Amino acid sequence: MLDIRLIRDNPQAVKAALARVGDTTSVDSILELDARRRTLVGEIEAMRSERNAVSKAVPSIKDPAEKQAKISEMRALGDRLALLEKEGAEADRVFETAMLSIPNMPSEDTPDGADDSANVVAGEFGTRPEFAFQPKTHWELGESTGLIDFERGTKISGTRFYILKGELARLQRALISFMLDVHTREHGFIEVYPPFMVKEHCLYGTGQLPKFGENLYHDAEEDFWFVPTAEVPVTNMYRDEILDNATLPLVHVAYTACFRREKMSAGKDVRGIKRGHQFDKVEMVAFVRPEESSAMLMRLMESAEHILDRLGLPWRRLQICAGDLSFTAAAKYDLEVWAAGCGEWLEVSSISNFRDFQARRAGIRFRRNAGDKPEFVHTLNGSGLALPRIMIAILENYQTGDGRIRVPEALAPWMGGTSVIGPG
RNA sequence: GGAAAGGUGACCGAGUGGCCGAAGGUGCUUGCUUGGAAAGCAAGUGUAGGGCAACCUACCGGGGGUUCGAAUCCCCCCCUUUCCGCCA
Repeated sequence: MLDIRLIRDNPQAVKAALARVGDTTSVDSILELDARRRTLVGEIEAMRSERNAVSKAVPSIKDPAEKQAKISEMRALGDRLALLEKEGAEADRVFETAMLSIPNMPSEDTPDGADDSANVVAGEFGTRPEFAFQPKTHWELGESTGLIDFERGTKISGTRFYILKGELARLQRALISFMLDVHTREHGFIEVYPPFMVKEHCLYGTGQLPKFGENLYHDAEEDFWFVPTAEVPVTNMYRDEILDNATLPLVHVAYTACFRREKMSAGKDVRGIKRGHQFDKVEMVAFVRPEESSAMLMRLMESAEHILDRLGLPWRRLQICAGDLSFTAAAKYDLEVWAAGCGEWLEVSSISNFRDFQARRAGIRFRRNAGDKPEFVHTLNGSGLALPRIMIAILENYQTGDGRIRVPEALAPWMGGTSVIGPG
Protein backbone atom coordinates (compact mmCIF):
# COMPACT_ATOMS: atom_id res chain seq x y z
CA MET A 1 0.00 0.00 0.00
CA LEU A 2 1.23 3.46 -0.84
CA ASP A 3 1.25 6.33 1.62
CA ILE A 4 -1.88 8.40 1.03
CA ARG A 5 -0.01 11.49 2.20
CA LEU A 6 2.56 10.97 -0.50
CA ILE A 7 -0.20 10.72 -3.08
CA ARG A 8 -1.87 13.86 -1.75
CA ASP A 9 1.32 15.88 -1.62
CA ASN A 10 2.95 14.67 -4.84
CA PRO A 11 0.18 13.42 -7.10
CA GLN A 12 2.09 14.10 -10.29
CA ALA A 13 5.20 12.25 -9.15
CA VAL A 14 3.17 9.24 -8.03
CA LYS A 15 1.22 9.30 -11.25
CA ALA A 16 4.41 9.30 -13.27
CA ALA A 17 5.83 6.41 -11.25
CA LEU A 18 2.65 4.35 -11.58
CA ALA A 19 2.50 5.04 -15.30
CA ARG A 20 5.76 3.12 -15.57
CA VAL A 21 4.02 -0.02 -14.35
CA GLY A 22 1.05 0.59 -16.61
CA ASP A 23 -1.30 2.17 -14.06
CA THR A 24 -2.70 5.49 -15.27
CA THR A 25 -5.98 5.86 -13.41
CA SER A 26 -5.43 5.15 -9.74
CA VAL A 27 -4.17 8.51 -8.56
CA ASP A 28 -7.08 10.66 -9.72
CA SER A 29 -9.72 8.28 -8.44
CA ILE A 30 -7.99 7.75 -5.10
CA LEU A 31 -7.74 11.50 -4.56
CA GLU A 32 -11.46 11.83 -5.10
CA LEU A 33 -12.22 9.02 -2.69
CA ASP A 34 -9.83 10.51 -0.16
CA ALA A 35 -11.40 13.96 -0.38
CA ARG A 36 -14.87 12.55 0.08
CA ARG A 37 -13.77 10.43 3.00
CA ARG A 38 -12.09 13.35 4.72
CA THR A 39 -15.12 15.57 4.33
CA LEU A 40 -17.24 12.94 6.01
CA VAL A 41 -14.69 12.40 8.76
CA GLY A 42 -14.74 16.10 9.52
CA GLU A 43 -18.51 16.23 9.78
CA ILE A 44 -18.73 13.06 11.83
CA GLU A 45 -16.09 14.15 14.27
CA ALA A 46 -17.66 17.56 14.76
CA MET A 47 -20.94 15.88 15.66
CA ARG A 48 -19.27 13.45 18.00
CA SER A 49 -17.45 16.28 19.65
CA GLU A 50 -20.70 18.12 20.28
CA ARG A 51 -22.37 15.01 21.61
CA ASN A 52 -19.48 14.27 23.93
CA ALA A 53 -19.50 17.79 25.30
CA VAL A 54 -23.25 17.87 25.89
CA SER A 55 -23.35 14.36 27.35
CA LYS A 56 -20.65 15.31 29.75
CA ALA A 57 -22.67 18.30 30.89
CA VAL A 58 -25.99 16.50 31.19
CA PRO A 59 -25.56 15.14 34.76
CA SER A 60 -24.95 18.64 36.13
CA ILE A 61 -28.03 20.25 34.59
CA LYS A 62 -30.39 21.01 37.46
CA ASP A 63 -33.55 22.05 35.65
CA PRO A 64 -35.36 18.83 34.67
CA ALA A 65 -37.02 20.42 31.65
CA GLU A 66 -33.75 21.72 30.31
CA LYS A 67 -32.07 18.39 30.99
CA GLN A 68 -34.77 16.53 29.09
CA ALA A 69 -34.49 18.99 26.23
CA LYS A 70 -30.75 18.37 25.94
CA ILE A 71 -31.24 14.62 26.02
CA SER A 72 -33.84 14.84 23.26
CA GLU A 73 -31.57 17.06 21.27
CA MET A 74 -28.75 14.56 21.58
CA ARG A 75 -31.02 11.71 20.68
CA ALA A 76 -31.87 13.49 17.43
CA LEU A 77 -28.22 14.28 16.83
CA GLY A 78 -27.39 10.64 17.46
CA ASP A 79 -29.85 9.58 14.79
CA ARG A 80 -28.33 11.94 12.25
CA LEU A 81 -24.87 10.87 13.30
CA ALA A 82 -25.70 7.19 12.81
CA LEU A 83 -26.69 7.85 9.21
CA LEU A 84 -23.58 9.87 8.53
CA GLU A 85 -21.39 7.25 10.19
CA LYS A 86 -22.82 4.60 7.94
CA GLU A 87 -21.99 6.74 4.96
CA GLY A 88 -18.52 7.36 6.33
CA ALA A 89 -17.87 3.69 6.93
CA GLU A 90 -18.84 2.90 3.37
CA ALA A 91 -16.60 5.67 2.05
CA ASP A 92 -13.75 4.32 4.16
CA ARG A 93 -14.31 0.81 2.88
CA VAL A 94 -14.29 1.92 -0.74
CA PHE A 95 -11.20 4.02 -0.13
CA GLU A 96 -9.37 1.17 1.62
CA THR A 97 -10.14 -1.32 -1.11
CA ALA A 98 -8.91 1.15 -3.71
CA MET A 99 -5.73 1.76 -1.74
CA LEU A 100 -5.12 -1.98 -1.48
CA SER A 101 -5.51 -2.30 -5.23
CA ILE A 102 -2.86 0.25 -6.23
CA PRO A 103 0.45 -1.37 -7.18
CA ASN A 104 3.79 -0.39 -5.75
CA MET A 105 5.89 2.26 -7.46
CA PRO A 106 9.02 1.07 -9.23
CA SER A 107 12.39 2.10 -7.83
CA GLU A 108 14.37 4.79 -9.62
CA ASP A 109 16.91 2.27 -10.92
CA THR A 110 14.32 -0.10 -12.34
CA PRO A 111 14.57 0.04 -16.13
CA ASP A 112 11.59 1.14 -18.20
CA GLY A 113 9.72 -1.43 -20.24
CA ALA A 114 6.23 -2.69 -20.84
CA ASP A 115 6.70 -6.42 -20.39
CA ASP A 116 9.21 -9.21 -19.89
CA SER A 117 10.82 -8.58 -23.27
CA ALA A 118 12.37 -5.46 -21.74
CA ASN A 119 13.98 -7.25 -18.81
CA VAL A 120 17.72 -6.74 -18.75
CA VAL A 121 20.13 -9.65 -18.65
CA ALA A 122 22.57 -8.49 -16.02
CA GLY A 123 25.17 -11.19 -16.24
CA GLU A 124 25.56 -14.83 -17.14
CA PHE A 125 27.61 -17.13 -14.93
CA GLY A 126 28.90 -20.68 -14.83
CA THR A 127 29.47 -22.94 -17.81
CA ARG A 128 26.82 -24.63 -19.82
CA PRO A 129 27.52 -28.35 -20.10
CA GLU A 130 28.48 -29.87 -23.44
CA PHE A 131 27.48 -33.39 -24.32
CA ALA A 132 28.79 -35.98 -26.76
CA PHE A 133 25.20 -37.17 -27.02
CA GLN A 134 21.77 -35.64 -27.39
CA PRO A 135 20.79 -34.55 -23.87
CA LYS A 136 17.38 -35.72 -22.69
CA THR A 137 14.71 -33.62 -21.08
CA HIS A 138 14.01 -34.19 -17.41
CA TRP A 139 10.65 -35.77 -18.13
CA GLU A 140 12.30 -38.26 -20.40
CA LEU A 141 14.95 -38.96 -17.77
CA GLY A 142 12.38 -39.08 -15.03
CA GLU A 143 10.38 -41.69 -16.83
CA SER A 144 13.28 -43.78 -18.14
CA THR A 145 14.89 -43.95 -14.71
CA GLY A 146 11.65 -44.43 -12.85
CA LEU A 147 12.57 -41.53 -10.58
CA ILE A 148 9.45 -39.52 -11.45
CA ASP A 149 6.03 -41.17 -11.56
CA PHE A 150 3.85 -38.82 -13.57
CA GLU A 151 1.01 -41.30 -14.14
CA ARG A 152 0.38 -42.09 -10.53
CA GLY A 153 0.77 -38.44 -9.60
CA THR A 154 -2.10 -37.48 -11.87
CA LYS A 155 -3.99 -40.59 -10.81
CA ILE A 156 -4.18 -39.47 -7.22
CA SER A 157 -4.26 -35.68 -7.58
CA GLY A 158 -4.88 -34.79 -11.22
CA THR A 159 -2.97 -32.83 -13.77
CA ARG A 160 0.21 -31.00 -12.74
CA PHE A 161 0.97 -33.39 -9.91
CA TYR A 162 3.79 -35.91 -9.84
CA ILE A 163 5.55 -38.25 -7.48
CA LEU A 164 9.28 -38.18 -6.89
CA LYS A 165 10.70 -41.58 -6.13
CA GLY A 166 13.75 -43.15 -4.57
CA GLU A 167 17.01 -41.29 -4.97
CA LEU A 168 15.35 -38.31 -6.62
CA ALA A 169 13.02 -37.81 -3.66
CA ARG A 170 16.10 -38.01 -1.51
CA LEU A 171 17.91 -35.52 -3.73
CA GLN A 172 15.18 -32.96 -3.19
CA ARG A 173 15.32 -33.52 0.55
CA ALA A 174 19.10 -33.14 0.43
CA LEU A 175 18.78 -29.92 -1.55
CA ILE A 176 16.41 -28.46 1.00
CA SER A 177 18.77 -29.27 3.85
CA PHE A 178 21.74 -28.01 1.89
CA MET A 179 20.08 -24.70 1.12
CA LEU A 180 18.88 -24.18 4.69
CA ASP A 181 22.29 -25.05 6.09
CA VAL A 182 24.16 -22.71 3.76
CA HIS A 183 21.75 -19.85 4.44
CA THR A 184 21.85 -20.30 8.20
CA ARG A 185 25.51 -21.25 8.75
CA GLU A 186 27.21 -19.24 6.03
CA HIS A 187 24.84 -16.33 5.42
CA GLY A 188 23.71 -15.89 9.00
CA PHE A 189 19.96 -16.10 8.41
CA ILE A 190 17.58 -17.41 11.04
CA GLU A 191 15.60 -20.50 10.10
CA VAL A 192 11.89 -20.68 10.79
CA TYR A 193 9.37 -23.38 10.03
CA PRO A 194 6.00 -21.65 9.60
CA PRO A 195 2.47 -22.92 9.08
CA PHE A 196 1.54 -23.83 5.48
CA MET A 197 -1.97 -22.53 6.05
CA VAL A 198 -2.77 -18.98 7.13
CA LYS A 199 -5.72 -16.74 7.85
CA GLU A 200 -7.07 -14.52 5.11
CA HIS A 201 -5.75 -11.28 6.58
CA CYS A 202 -2.19 -12.50 6.00
CA LEU A 203 -2.77 -12.52 2.25
CA TYR A 204 -3.80 -8.88 2.43
CA GLY A 205 -0.65 -8.11 4.36
CA THR A 206 1.68 -9.44 1.69
CA GLY A 207 -0.45 -8.29 -1.24
CA GLN A 208 -1.90 -11.47 -2.78
CA LEU A 209 -5.36 -10.18 -1.83
CA PRO A 210 -7.58 -8.51 -2.75
CA LYS A 211 -6.48 -8.72 -6.39
CA PHE A 212 -5.01 -12.17 -6.90
CA GLY A 213 -7.30 -14.52 -5.04
CA GLU A 214 -7.87 -16.64 -8.12
CA ASN A 215 -4.34 -18.02 -7.79
CA LEU A 216 -4.86 -19.27 -4.25
CA TYR A 217 -6.31 -22.37 -2.67
CA HIS A 218 -8.42 -22.02 0.42
CA ASP A 219 -10.55 -24.11 2.68
CA ALA A 220 -14.25 -23.91 1.93
CA GLU A 221 -15.42 -24.22 5.52
CA GLU A 222 -12.85 -22.42 7.57
CA ASP A 223 -10.68 -19.37 7.13
CA PHE A 224 -7.57 -21.24 6.05
CA TRP A 225 -5.57 -20.35 2.97
CA PHE A 226 -2.76 -22.50 1.59
CA VAL A 227 0.42 -20.49 1.32
CA PRO A 228 1.54 -19.73 -2.25
CA THR A 229 5.00 -18.94 -0.86
CA ALA A 230 6.69 -18.81 2.54
CA GLU A 231 6.75 -15.03 2.08
CA VAL A 232 3.17 -14.98 3.35
CA PRO A 233 3.50 -16.64 6.75
CA VAL A 234 7.01 -15.38 7.46
CA THR A 235 6.34 -11.73 6.60
CA ASN A 236 3.14 -11.84 8.63
CA MET A 237 4.95 -13.18 11.68
CA TYR A 238 5.55 -9.59 12.67
CA ARG A 239 2.28 -8.04 11.53
CA ASP A 240 1.03 -5.30 13.85
CA GLU A 241 4.27 -5.30 15.78
CA ILE A 242 6.75 -2.58 16.57
CA LEU A 243 10.12 -4.26 16.25
CA ASP A 244 13.04 -3.40 18.45
CA ASN A 245 15.58 -1.45 16.45
CA ALA A 246 18.32 -3.75 17.75
CA THR A 247 16.74 -6.78 16.03
CA LEU A 248 17.14 -5.16 12.59
CA PRO A 249 18.13 -6.12 10.04
CA LEU A 250 16.37 -9.45 10.50
CA VAL A 251 16.55 -12.18 7.87
CA HIS A 252 14.64 -15.42 8.07
CA VAL A 253 14.94 -18.45 5.85
CA ALA A 254 12.12 -20.94 5.65
CA TYR A 255 11.30 -24.12 3.85
CA THR A 256 7.67 -24.59 2.86
CA ALA A 257 5.63 -26.32 0.28
CA CYS A 258 3.86 -23.77 -1.93
CA PHE A 259 0.39 -24.13 -3.40
CA ARG A 260 -0.81 -22.29 -6.48
CA ARG A 261 -3.85 -22.66 -8.66
CA GLU A 262 -1.92 -21.38 -11.68
CA LYS A 263 -5.22 -20.71 -13.34
CA MET A 264 -3.73 -18.09 -15.62
CA SER A 265 -1.13 -20.35 -17.09
CA ALA A 266 -3.30 -23.36 -17.87
CA GLY A 267 -1.99 -25.02 -20.99
CA LYS A 268 1.53 -23.68 -20.54
CA ASP A 269 4.49 -25.66 -19.30
CA VAL A 270 2.46 -28.83 -19.05
CA ARG A 271 5.35 -31.24 -19.46
CA GLY A 272 7.50 -32.34 -16.59
CA ILE A 273 7.79 -30.76 -13.18
CA LYS A 274 8.38 -27.18 -14.19
CA ARG A 275 5.04 -25.84 -13.07
CA GLY A 276 2.86 -27.70 -10.58
CA HIS A 277 0.10 -26.87 -8.15
CA GLN A 278 2.39 -27.86 -5.31
CA PHE A 279 6.11 -27.27 -5.12
CA ASP A 280 8.81 -26.87 -2.53
CA LYS A 281 10.81 -23.74 -1.97
CA VAL A 282 13.34 -22.33 0.42
CA GLU A 283 12.61 -18.65 0.90
CA MET A 284 14.54 -15.77 2.42
CA VAL A 285 12.52 -12.96 4.05
CA ALA A 286 14.14 -9.78 5.32
CA PHE A 287 13.02 -6.92 7.56
CA VAL A 288 15.28 -3.89 7.47
CA ARG A 289 15.51 -0.18 8.16
CA PRO A 290 14.47 1.81 5.08
CA GLU A 291 17.99 2.99 4.31
CA GLU A 292 19.22 -0.61 4.27
CA SER A 293 16.84 -2.17 1.80
CA SER A 294 18.82 -1.56 -1.38
CA ALA A 295 21.89 -3.24 0.10
CA MET A 296 19.76 -6.08 1.44
CA LEU A 297 18.34 -6.71 -2.01
CA MET A 298 21.90 -7.31 -3.19
CA ARG A 299 22.70 -9.47 -0.19
CA LEU A 300 19.68 -11.71 -0.75
CA MET A 301 20.50 -11.96 -4.43
CA GLU A 302 24.10 -12.93 -3.74
CA SER A 303 22.94 -15.48 -1.20
CA ALA A 304 20.72 -17.14 -3.79
CA GLU A 305 23.46 -16.96 -6.40
CA HIS A 306 25.86 -18.60 -3.98
CA ILE A 307 23.62 -21.67 -3.91
CA LEU A 308 23.63 -21.87 -7.70
CA ASP A 309 27.40 -21.56 -7.82
CA ARG A 310 27.86 -24.21 -5.16
CA LEU A 311 25.68 -26.56 -7.18
CA GLY A 312 27.77 -25.88 -10.26
CA LEU A 313 24.79 -24.78 -12.33
CA PRO A 314 24.96 -22.24 -15.16
CA TRP A 315 22.72 -19.27 -14.45
CA ARG A 316 21.95 -15.73 -15.39
CA ARG A 317 20.66 -12.66 -13.63
CA LEU A 318 17.74 -10.64 -14.95
CA GLN A 319 16.85 -7.17 -13.84
CA ILE A 320 13.09 -6.91 -14.13
CA CYS A 321 11.72 -3.87 -15.94
CA ALA A 322 8.96 -1.67 -14.56
CA GLY A 323 6.20 -3.20 -16.65
CA ASP A 324 7.07 -6.74 -15.54
CA LEU A 325 7.32 -6.02 -11.82
CA SER A 326 4.95 -7.88 -9.59
CA PHE A 327 2.16 -5.91 -7.91
CA THR A 328 4.02 -5.46 -4.63
CA ALA A 329 7.62 -5.00 -5.79
CA ALA A 330 9.56 -1.76 -6.17
CA ALA A 331 12.60 -3.55 -7.54
CA LYS A 332 13.12 -7.11 -8.61
CA TYR A 333 15.73 -9.47 -9.98
CA ASP A 334 15.13 -12.97 -11.29
CA LEU A 335 17.69 -15.72 -11.40
CA GLU A 336 17.36 -18.26 -14.16
CA VAL A 337 19.15 -21.56 -14.45
CA TRP A 338 20.07 -23.18 -17.73
CA ALA A 339 18.45 -26.55 -18.37
CA ALA A 340 20.38 -28.37 -21.10
CA GLY A 341 17.72 -30.95 -21.94
CA CYS A 342 14.78 -28.73 -22.72
CA GLY A 343 17.15 -25.91 -23.73
CA GLU A 344 15.47 -23.28 -21.59
CA TRP A 345 16.32 -20.71 -18.97
CA LEU A 346 14.19 -21.55 -15.95
CA GLU A 347 13.31 -19.04 -13.25
CA VAL A 348 14.52 -20.45 -9.94
CA SER A 349 14.54 -17.31 -7.86
CA SER A 350 12.85 -14.00 -7.68
CA ILE A 351 14.33 -11.42 -5.34
CA SER A 352 12.25 -8.35 -4.55
CA ASN A 353 12.43 -5.18 -2.55
CA PHE A 354 8.94 -4.19 -1.44
CA ARG A 355 10.16 -1.17 0.51
CA ASP A 356 7.34 -0.16 2.89
CA PHE A 357 4.55 -1.44 0.63
CA GLN A 358 3.92 -4.67 2.55
CA ALA A 359 4.93 -3.22 5.91
CA ARG A 360 2.22 -0.57 5.62
CA ARG A 361 -0.38 -3.21 4.78
CA ALA A 362 0.72 -5.55 7.54
CA GLY A 363 1.56 -2.88 10.13
CA ILE A 364 5.18 -3.91 10.60
CA ARG A 365 7.12 -1.09 12.20
CA PHE A 366 10.19 -0.36 14.26
CA ARG A 367 11.31 2.39 16.59
CA ARG A 368 14.71 3.92 15.98
CA ASN A 369 15.21 5.23 19.50
CA ALA A 370 13.13 5.18 22.65
CA GLY A 371 10.54 7.93 22.34
CA ASP A 372 10.69 8.16 18.55
CA LYS A 373 7.63 7.65 16.43
CA PRO A 374 7.41 4.16 14.93
CA GLU A 375 8.43 3.89 11.26
CA PHE A 376 7.54 1.22 8.76
CA VAL A 377 10.27 -1.30 8.07
CA HIS A 378 11.18 -2.31 4.56
CA THR A 379 10.52 -5.92 3.64
CA LEU A 380 12.24 -8.01 1.00
CA ASN A 381 12.27 -11.60 -0.02
CA GLY A 382 13.93 -13.94 -2.42
CA SER A 383 13.75 -17.58 -3.30
CA GLY A 384 16.76 -19.45 -2.19
CA LEU A 385 15.76 -21.50 -4.20
CA ALA A 386 12.71 -23.11 -5.81
CA LEU A 387 13.22 -26.86 -5.81
CA PRO A 388 11.57 -28.36 -8.89
CA ARG A 389 13.51 -26.28 -11.38
CA ILE A 390 16.78 -26.89 -9.58
CA MET A 391 15.94 -30.58 -9.84
CA ILE A 392 15.29 -30.12 -13.56
CA ALA A 393 18.63 -28.39 -14.01
CA ILE A 394 20.49 -31.10 -12.11
CA LEU A 395 18.75 -33.91 -14.01
CA GLU A 396 19.37 -32.35 -17.39
CA ASN A 397 22.81 -30.81 -16.87
CA TYR A 398 24.33 -33.65 -14.87
CA GLN A 399 23.06 -36.51 -17.03
CA THR A 400 25.78 -38.94 -18.04
CA GLY A 401 24.40 -40.35 -21.28
CA ASP A 402 23.90 -43.83 -19.88
CA GLY A 403 20.60 -42.91 -18.30
CA ARG A 404 22.06 -41.87 -14.99
CA ILE A 405 22.63 -38.53 -13.26
CA ARG A 406 25.65 -37.35 -11.32
CA VAL A 407 25.06 -35.69 -7.94
CA PRO A 408 26.62 -32.22 -7.64
CA GLU A 409 29.71 -32.46 -5.47
CA ALA A 410 28.47 -29.87 -3.01
CA LEU A 411 25.55 -32.14 -2.13
CA ALA A 412 27.66 -35.16 -1.20
CA PRO A 413 27.46 -34.60 2.58
CA TRP A 414 23.66 -34.38 2.34
CA MET A 415 23.40 -37.43 0.03
CA GLY A 416 25.28 -39.80 2.26
CA GLY A 417 28.11 -39.97 -0.22
CA THR A 418 25.97 -41.08 -3.16
CA SER A 419 27.57 -39.60 -6.28
CA VAL A 420 25.35 -40.98 -9.01
CA ILE A 421 21.64 -41.73 -9.11
CA GLY A 422 19.60 -43.72 -11.57
CA PRO A 423 19.45 -47.37 -12.64
CA GLY A 424 22.55 -49.58 -12.58
C1' G B 1 -15.84 -32.26 19.34
C1' G B 2 -17.61 -31.49 25.01
C1' A B 3 -16.89 -28.49 29.72
C1' A B 4 -14.88 -24.34 32.34
C1' A B 5 -12.13 -19.82 32.82
C1' G B 6 -10.24 -15.77 30.43
C1' G B 7 -8.87 -11.80 26.42
C1' U B 8 -7.34 -4.11 29.22
C1' G B 9 -1.26 -0.02 27.13
C1' A B 10 6.00 -2.97 25.75
C1' C B 11 4.76 -6.54 30.05
C1' C B 12 1.95 -7.68 34.69
C1' G B 13 -2.52 -6.04 36.56
C1' A B 14 -6.91 -2.76 38.68
C1' G B 15 -11.29 -1.11 36.85
C1' U B 16 -19.32 -3.25 36.49
C1' G B 17 -22.61 3.18 33.12
C1' G B 18 -20.39 9.74 33.17
C1' C B 19 -14.77 11.93 37.46
C1' C B 20 -11.25 6.13 32.42
C1' G B 21 -6.91 6.84 27.28
C1' A B 22 -7.62 4.09 31.42
C1' A B 23 -5.07 3.26 38.97
C1' G B 24 -0.78 0.60 40.65
C1' G B 25 3.57 -2.12 39.48
C1' U B 26 7.50 -3.68 35.98
C1' G B 27 10.25 -2.11 31.91
C1' C B 28 12.18 1.99 29.12
C1' U B 29 14.08 7.39 28.65
C1' U B 30 16.07 11.66 31.11
C1' G B 31 17.86 14.13 35.50
C1' C B 32 19.68 13.89 40.68
C1' U B 33 22.85 10.90 43.72
C1' U B 34 28.07 8.12 43.10
C1' G B 35 35.11 8.03 42.03
C1' G B 36 32.14 4.55 38.82
C1' A B 37 28.11 1.14 39.10
C1' A B 38 23.94 -1.02 41.70
C1' A B 39 20.23 0.65 44.88
C1' G B 40 17.45 5.06 45.90
C1' C B 41 14.87 9.73 44.51
C1' A B 42 12.27 12.89 40.65
C1' A B 43 10.05 13.63 35.94
C1' G B 44 8.56 11.57 31.40
C1' U B 45 6.84 7.32 28.54
C1' G B 46 0.37 4.17 23.66
C1' U B 47 -1.31 4.13 18.50
C1' A B 48 -3.94 6.07 14.52
C1' G B 49 -6.98 9.71 11.82
C1' G B 50 -8.51 14.98 10.98
C1' G B 51 -6.89 20.30 11.34
C1' C B 52 -1.65 19.70 11.06
C1' A B 53 -0.95 25.19 15.90
C1' A B 54 -3.96 25.15 19.97
C1' C B 55 -7.26 21.25 19.58
C1' C B 56 -10.71 17.45 18.05
C1' U B 57 -11.96 12.17 17.04
C1' A B 58 -11.30 6.94 17.51
C1' C B 59 -9.22 2.58 19.81
C1' C B 60 -9.67 -1.67 26.57
C1' G B 61 -9.99 -9.39 21.22
C1' G B 62 -13.58 -8.40 16.53
C1' G B 63 -18.58 -7.05 14.97
C1' G B 64 -23.53 -5.51 16.20
C1' G B 65 -27.09 -3.55 19.95
C1' U B 66 -29.09 -0.67 24.41
C1' U B 67 -28.15 4.57 26.22
C1' C B 68 -27.96 11.65 26.14
C1' G B 69 -23.35 8.87 27.49
C1' A B 70 -20.07 2.00 27.49
C1' A B 71 -13.62 -0.80 28.85
C1' U B 72 -18.01 -1.30 32.00
C1' C B 73 -24.92 -3.77 30.22
C1' C B 74 -27.02 -7.26 26.03
C1' C B 75 -26.22 -10.43 21.42
C1' C B 76 -23.02 -12.91 17.80
C1' C B 77 -18.16 -14.29 16.43
C1' C B 78 -12.80 -15.07 17.03
C1' C B 79 -8.73 -16.37 19.99
C1' U B 80 -6.05 -18.25 24.41
C1' U B 81 -5.59 -21.47 28.72
C1' U B 82 -7.09 -25.86 31.61
C1' C B 83 -9.71 -30.61 31.90
C1' C B 84 -12.09 -34.54 28.93
C1' G B 85 -12.40 -36.90 24.04
C1' C B 86 -9.64 -37.87 19.49
C1' C B 87 -5.30 -38.33 17.29
C1' A B 88 0.73 -37.84 14.50
